[in-house]
Amino acid sequence: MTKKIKRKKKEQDKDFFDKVYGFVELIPYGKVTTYGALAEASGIKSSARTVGWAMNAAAGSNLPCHRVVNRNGELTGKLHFGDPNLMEDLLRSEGVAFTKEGNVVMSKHFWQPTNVAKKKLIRNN
DNA sequence: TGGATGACCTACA
DNA sequence: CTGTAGGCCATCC
Repeated sequence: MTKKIKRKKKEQDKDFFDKVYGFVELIPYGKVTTYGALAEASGIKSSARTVGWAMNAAAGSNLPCHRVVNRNGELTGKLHFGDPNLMEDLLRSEGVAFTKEGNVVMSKHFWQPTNVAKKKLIRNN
């Protein structure tokens, strides 16, 4: 994220990026969330992709981007951290459990930004 | 204005 | 499990 284009919309004065960043900052220590959850929390549940975009823009920021994984618990964005092992390393240092495949154990560390009851629950494990 | 890209998700074969 | 296909939305060119 370098420059934000000027928006004429009053409500959209802030990009939804800011919302995503806000939620990312709220992710507790040792917890992780998913792009889809952040997307829904930001109001674009249908597009988890754009959340990934926000993360890409937030790369190098103070935001704990390493706590954001995909629905499967895979560290799909590890390659964007400079070092492929950095993301996993950070999570491990926070006490996050990993599977032998190198994925986060969502059932233990999944954190949901929204308290809204979801019909879709984690089917993992 | 429209195509291309992306740290995604779901469904299906 | 891998590959293909569609969709979703923001951004860049």
